[in-house]
Amino acid sequence: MRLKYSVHGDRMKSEKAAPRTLEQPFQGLMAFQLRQASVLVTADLGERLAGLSLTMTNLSVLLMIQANPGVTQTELGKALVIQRANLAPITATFAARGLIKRDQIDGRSHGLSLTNAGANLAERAWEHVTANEMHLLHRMTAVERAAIVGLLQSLRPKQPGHLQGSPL
Amino acid sequence: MRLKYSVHGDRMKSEKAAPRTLEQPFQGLMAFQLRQASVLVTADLGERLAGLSLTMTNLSVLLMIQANPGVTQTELGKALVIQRANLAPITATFAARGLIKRDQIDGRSHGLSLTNAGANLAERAWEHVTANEMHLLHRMTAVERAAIVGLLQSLRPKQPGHLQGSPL
DNA sequence: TATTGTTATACTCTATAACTATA
DNA sequence: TATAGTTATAGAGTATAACAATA
Repeated sequence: MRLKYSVHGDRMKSEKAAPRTLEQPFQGLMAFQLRQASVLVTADLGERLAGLSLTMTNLSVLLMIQANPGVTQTELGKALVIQRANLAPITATFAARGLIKRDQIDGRSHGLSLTNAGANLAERAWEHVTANEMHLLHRMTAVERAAIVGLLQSLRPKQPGHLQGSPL
Repeated sequence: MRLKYSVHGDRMKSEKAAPRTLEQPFQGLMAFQLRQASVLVTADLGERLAGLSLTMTNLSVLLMIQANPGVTQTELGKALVIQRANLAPITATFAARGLIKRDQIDGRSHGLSLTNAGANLAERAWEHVTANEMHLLHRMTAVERAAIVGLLQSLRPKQPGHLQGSPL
């Protein structure tokens, strides 16, 4: 059994009990809570997706192609705030895995769309996404969830191009 | 100078004038909103802190030392979910910058605390943190903010050691 | 034998620059 | 001259393994 507190003077060398409970000065900050919650959700979903050989960034690209067939990489990069240079290896891997096909638009750009295999994978991944939502958010009511989503959305700036990193 | 729209009317092939608005199939998901909001807050705060030569991970370490003088690196690592191995270069840099001092506890561990320079830097950094809160969250009322913080806190699992990454 | 701090290393994600081939 | 895609590379951040000194 572990003590929650320790008397400073007589710490027993033989017992490793009572590890100090540290102050966390940024506990009340929105930025901190946001990041903690994001890390938590991300870790859970990331584990689920690893079984499909997908990262969350990869999945966001896959789902965007599914929802916007014929999209180009440049368009994808702008929407997901991923550099063109970093998108290239992602789509190359998808193509190598037979998940997407590229249809020539003109001499330099292609329209991307899912193959059947890609659509199947997206469907299985989507089940993980919804499972993740259920698993992590079951403590909230639907109304609370909607309120938070709405409020978080209001944080986003109107002018694009300000975000860093990928959205999912 | 570049026009936002084409006055010359008809282009033959791909119109750059009307960039396609892409569907974003995960807009309504909590995981997505959380990550987007976190990235947004993180980017804003990161820019503010760069002027102090601090990353957010660095700052979380600095603030934890300030709030818990005499803390060891192992304790810090557990509280902030940072590997001991990754904490070493952070504290080494802090010591080299004269921000912290290390007092020998026993032959192998030191208690960390801020120097005056460290406390001054922490104070300036804290102003950036609160400025970041104000700047990004001014669209919410205090009541809404508190509600969100409380709800986000309820997401956190009771057993520790489950988180990945650093909290701020 | 376990713990503290450290070094070395690898892997992921992201940013920048530069190249190619088109337009 | 500008754009689409690509390649190469550098920088963070984080993970594991191993080591020396100490408990």
